[in-house]
Amino acid sequence: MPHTSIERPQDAARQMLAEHRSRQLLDAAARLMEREGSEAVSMQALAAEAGVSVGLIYRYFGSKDDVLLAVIVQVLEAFATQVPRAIEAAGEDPVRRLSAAFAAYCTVIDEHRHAAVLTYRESKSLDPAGRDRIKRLEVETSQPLRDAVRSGVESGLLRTADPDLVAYNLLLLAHAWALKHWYFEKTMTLEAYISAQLALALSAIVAPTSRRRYADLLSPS
Amino acid sequence: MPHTSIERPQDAARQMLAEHRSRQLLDAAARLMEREGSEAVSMQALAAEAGVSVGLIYRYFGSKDDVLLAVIVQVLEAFATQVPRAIEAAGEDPVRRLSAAFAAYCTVIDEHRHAAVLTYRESKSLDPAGRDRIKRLEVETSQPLRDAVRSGVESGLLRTADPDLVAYNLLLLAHAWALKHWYFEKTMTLEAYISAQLALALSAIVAPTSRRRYADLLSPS
DNA sequence: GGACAAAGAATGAATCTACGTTCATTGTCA
DNA sequence: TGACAATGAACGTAGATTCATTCTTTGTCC
Repeated sequence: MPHTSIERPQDAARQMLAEHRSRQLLDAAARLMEREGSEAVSMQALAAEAGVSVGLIYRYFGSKDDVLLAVIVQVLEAFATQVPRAIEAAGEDPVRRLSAAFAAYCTVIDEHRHAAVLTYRESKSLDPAGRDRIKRLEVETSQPLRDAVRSGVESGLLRTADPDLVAYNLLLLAHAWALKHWYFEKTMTLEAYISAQLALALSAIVAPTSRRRYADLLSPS
Repeated sequence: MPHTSIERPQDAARQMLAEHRSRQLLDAAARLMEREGSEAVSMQALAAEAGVSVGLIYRYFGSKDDVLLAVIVQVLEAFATQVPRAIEAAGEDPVRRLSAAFAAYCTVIDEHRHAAVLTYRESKSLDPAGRDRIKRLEVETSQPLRDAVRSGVESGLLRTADPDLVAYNLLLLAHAWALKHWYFEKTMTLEAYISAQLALALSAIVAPTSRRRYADLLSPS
């Protein structure tokens, strides 16, 4: 049926433009938040930062909510791609995989520090539907962490009463790097934060018999 | 010098009224946040909820910032009184004291769930001075937790490379009960949350030789 | 190839709305 | 009657949204 699915080249071009604009605007939002804080993102400021007119934003986003939602979703998508990749690269050992996953979480957070905080603003902006979407995505993107803990437990290397709680705590600690950056930055770099938190978390759950094997993770230099 | 400190009964009455109004308004703010979320607190809504006029608020608070600041300070003051009391009541054992402190933190958070979240809104509302004050207070009120961990370490019952990090993490986990209530409430009560988190945190730091002694804390029923 | 439409992209001043704040007025004791 | 408490309509402003207009690209016909 060639008629029902005509591939018009204009459409492709249009979609390309739409994607370009979208990226352009989200990048501008990120820069703005980085420089002036996340509450400084007004539509006029965003337009100025992106070098476009206010009206144009509304061609590509339905509302300010939509823009903020997209910023948050972008972060969550970064989790969805970066974390599995890091796990993959960490080899077979479940504990190493878990460690890599946590490190990846923290790194993504660090790269989107201000955007990450957006999630915690129970703003009027985000309508219930959008908020639910974010919550769902957040739970979904924490799945790798959960899986890693579970498989560590199954293999007998880890030992814990509540794997899901362990996983969620790690997620929280990654977020905390953004939320409490003013506190942690006084005494730690990102790398130090990652290894300190990891050492602490692992020492709660590494099985006694495997402690020697992970000595490097359990007592960071 | 009777002249420099005349005790006029009117002044006492006035101060009493001021305190009453202040409490009335902060209570209304709490109710409003509870019912409609913390972003629904406009001056007009607050006035309506408290059953007073908008103008009156400005007789007792300089600005909206002041009101929000007062709400937050109220929570921090609840920490400052409740936590030491709980520690006191827990006896001599450093680990029991630490546990009691954490439980108290969580309980206070639970009682002021929506107000607690306010701290995380890097709102334009709170000016830098107010924000600094909050940060300072927050660090101050976490001192008992730090002290408890430290004395646990000193007595040899606990073992950790970074007591301050342990203490701050516990504070974070208490906050998390408010921040991520939508997640935790699906599977836990406050009591379950407290003992699960405590079990996890303690199993990372209780010295091997003391594990049996705290078996009840380490594996909650 | 050049003139001429549409269609779509982009603009930005004007509009609309939601508050925070003020203050002229009214109420209430002592 | 004066001092203080309280009111709430009116004001000011920031910022989200709209839309009439202009610019640009694409397609069409001679």
